[in-house]
Formats: sequence, structure tokens, C-alpha cells
Amino acid sequence: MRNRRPFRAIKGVRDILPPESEQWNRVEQVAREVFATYGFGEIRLPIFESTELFARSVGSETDIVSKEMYTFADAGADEESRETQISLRPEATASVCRAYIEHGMHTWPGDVKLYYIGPMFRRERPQKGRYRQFYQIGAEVLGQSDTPGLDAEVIEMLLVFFRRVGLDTPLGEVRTKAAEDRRNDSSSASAAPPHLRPVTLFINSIGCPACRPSYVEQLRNALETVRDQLGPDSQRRIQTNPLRVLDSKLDSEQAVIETLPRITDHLCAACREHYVRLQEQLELRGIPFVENWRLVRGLDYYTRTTFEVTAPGLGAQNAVCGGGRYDGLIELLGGPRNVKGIGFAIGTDRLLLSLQDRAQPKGPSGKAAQARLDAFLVWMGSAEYPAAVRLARLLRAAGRRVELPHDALKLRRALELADKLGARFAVLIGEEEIASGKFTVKHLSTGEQTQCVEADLIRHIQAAAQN
RNA sequence: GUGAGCGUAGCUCAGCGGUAGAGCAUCGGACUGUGGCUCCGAGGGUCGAGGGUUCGAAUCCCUUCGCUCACCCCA
Repeated sequence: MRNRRPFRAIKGVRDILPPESEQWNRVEQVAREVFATYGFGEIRLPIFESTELFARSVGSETDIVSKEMYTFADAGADEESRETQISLRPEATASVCRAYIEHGMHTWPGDVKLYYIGPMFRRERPQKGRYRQFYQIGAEVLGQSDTPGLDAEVIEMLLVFFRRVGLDTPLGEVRTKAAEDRRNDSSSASAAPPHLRPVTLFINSIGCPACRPSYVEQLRNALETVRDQLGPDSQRRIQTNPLRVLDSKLDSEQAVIETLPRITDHLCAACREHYVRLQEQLELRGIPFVENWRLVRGLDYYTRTTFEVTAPGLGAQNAVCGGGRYDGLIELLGGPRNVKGIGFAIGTDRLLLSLQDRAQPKGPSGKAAQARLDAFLVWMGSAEYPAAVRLARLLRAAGRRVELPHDALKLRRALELADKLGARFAVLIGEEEIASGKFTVKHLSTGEQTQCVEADLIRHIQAAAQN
């Protein structure tokens, strides 16, 4: 603490340090594997885009665009250019759509399935599970198809991922005839114990340009009649965005909101049909869901299907994933007509929070627990150092994790360090070892010590690492 | 943008008017080629910052900054 004002991370951003960063890599790796089995390929996107892209797609009246984006003028750009205003991406669906159009992906065979992994930026007040730089794992399907089976498969993939990564995710088997018969045979239905607090899937349909406007008008009228029972935020939204009133959390507004007209009662025939069939498709896949007519996503581009997954252990911000269908977005951004889209975004920070919330105090803890060292090389004098360097290179080439101190340490000190770093073996390289050509290998948890030549030593350490 | 709680050593915290402490961690010693245990010792703080009250402030008051949680909104 020498400096008067040491540098600190900017508000709302944070470092993810080694033991935890391994979990992040694991989670992201599972996503890659699961998504690949569903035919998705990774798209790597720019961190910033034209501000206009987000204004058009997410919606210029949304909170995200109107007050949460990190926007700046690109210094080198032409004053007249539309590209002058740049924003750090607050979400990635807009970028995926831009890339889809830019690269003519509508000519690709079949549906275009893409996933992305990376940071997003929103200038909000930080709180538990919410950061100004946060991370998302997202997936999008773009193409001609808008069949509910596709929506259901995207949700299935999401839940398979959650389960693989270790969240308690209720996910039954696919309901074939044979599966139904088996189910009926077993007398006791195996309901999940309530204390497990599994993730919950909420679904809704928010209609399409054919039916939503008239519903919004009805809702607005209904809201006007109860205006005096609403708080200032909700009163303001009666004009700006009546749908947003629905997901208010104010206790004082809950009773009134329950009396409002519900969009699911005002869908057009096509949207109604789509929503009903979505539910059938979810049931077919053994996916439990909860209808939530108040689930209104905050982005303008959504149509029909919207969904959200909440997980335990997260505080007030308990949504780990949000998603939905956005059938008009590609065209809105100047792309080809009739390209439909559906996708989701998982909040990685929140996912990790929920995983860490599960009690899991097994095994060694601390720095030593994660990346376990296979060997700590102990050399006694500068004459033995070259032999240690050579051995380190050989062991590492074999894939072992090796620590080689580069300053002379007393033996006592070296073994103590090896122990603290959680090494499995200490290899002693001193005068005796050089003279005999045999290294001394000490197994640190048992204290057993043996002597062996280089080839045997490597085999020995390899073998122990395989279990 | 609004509200509440909290800021003392690297970490977790005690002290709450009399001039800075503990545990853990780090480093050294007891212990010259044998770690985990024990014992001894050391380093490390403008008690978040600024102002006020007082003979005297880490302690009381005000302001400010930071962190956390919540509202808002979203992942």
C-alpha cells in the first residue's frame, strides 16, 4: 500500500482468479461440447459495433440502449460517417444478425446455428449477479423455420447443458410410446425432492405484429383505469411501454396487475397455435415448464415464444438465461425477408454463482486443490540445476505439471514449498543422485521414497498421474 | 438515477474517547540432504479520505469516496 491511490478495477468489473477461472473454462467447454452435438458452430464476434445496430435491434426506447450502453465517438472516423458512434455490445443477438446478413448466410444450407461466448457491457448499478462487464454464453438459430419443435429443441439443448454442468435440472426422458409404458409400470412417480431447488423454466408468448398492437392498446386502456394504484415508474410506462408494467416487483402493485388482461388470451390464431404446439413439444421432450403470462422480455425484437430460466442461490437477479423468438429482426436490420430467429443467452456469472451456491466441500481446498502439481523438482546446488532443467522439460513434454524453482532453496524449504503447492511428488536432485544416475522420488502424502533412473522416474510419475 | 448496510494488516475480524490488536497468510530462526506438527521471532496499518467536537478521536458529529445488497432493469 505504498501509493496513496492504488489502481483498482473499475466499478462493476472484476478479475476472475485461478481456482475460479478453471470452473469458467469447464463450463464454457461443456457448452461447446453440448452445442456441437446439436449442430451449432461457434461465431466469434467483435466487442463493439455501430451504436445504430443496437438502437435498431434492441430498441432505442429500452433501458439498455437509452441509458446503459458504453458509447463513444470513434476518433478517427469521418464526421459524416454513420459509423462514428460506437458502442460496446450490451448483448450479442444483434451482432449475430448483422453477421448473418453481412455474410449472406441465408444461402447456407438448412438452418444456421451459431453460438457465442464472451463479455457484454451494460452500465448499470452493480449488485449480486450483475456486473458492468458480464459474460454470456448464447446460441441462435436463423432460417426459414419457425416451427415450435425448433423452439423446443433449443430449450432442450439449454437444459441439457445446465444438467451437464451440474445444475439440478428437471429433464425427463423423451415420451415415446415405449417410454410411456415404462412410466406406467413404475408405481411411484419420482418427483424431485423439494429441498433440491431445481432450475425453473418459464415460458410465455408475446404474440406478433398482427396481434400484439391491439393487445397493447387494451392493456394500456386497462392500465389507465387503475393508474392511481400504480407507482410512478409504472405510471410512466403506461405510455412508453405498457408491457413492462407486467413484470413489476412492487408488492403494492401485484394485486392490480393480476386483474389486467393477459396476452395469452388475445393472441391471433397463428400465435395461439404456435404457443400450444410449443407446449406439446416441450412435453414430448419431458421438459417441465411454468407458464408465466407476465414474462415480458426487455428487448423490443422478441416475438411469440419468450422464456427464462431461474436458478437458486442468486439473490434478486435470479434469471440465469433469457431467450425467445425474433422473427422480424433480420428484415428489420435490412436482411432478407422471411428469415426467422430464435435464441437464448445464459448469464455465465450467474450460472457460476448458482453452481458455487451448491454445497460442495469435498476434497482438498485452496490453491492446491485445482491444478494439482505432479512434481516439484528439488536441486541442491548449482551443479545440479542443469539436470533439473532437463528433467523438467522431459516431464512437461509428457504432459505433467512441474514446478522448478530457479533460486537455490534449502531442502527443508523446498519440501515445505512442494507440500504447500500440493505437489504429488518431490524429485530430489543432489550430488548423490548425479553420481549414481538415480533420482530420489518422494511421494509427499505417504512419505515413501525410492530411487530410480530417468526413464523409470518419468514412467512412475506418469502412472501416478493417470489415476 | 434512488435507498440501506458496511469500510481497522494480504485475508477474516476484535477494539468503540486515553495514542493499534488477534487468528490465518507471508518471511526468518530452532532444523548443515528430508515437508505436513510444535516453539520463537520479523515484516506489514497516514484505523478509506477530508473537516469538526475534545486536553486527547480508529472510537462521537458532518461531508466525501469506495464496497456490498436492494430498487430500477436485465443475463
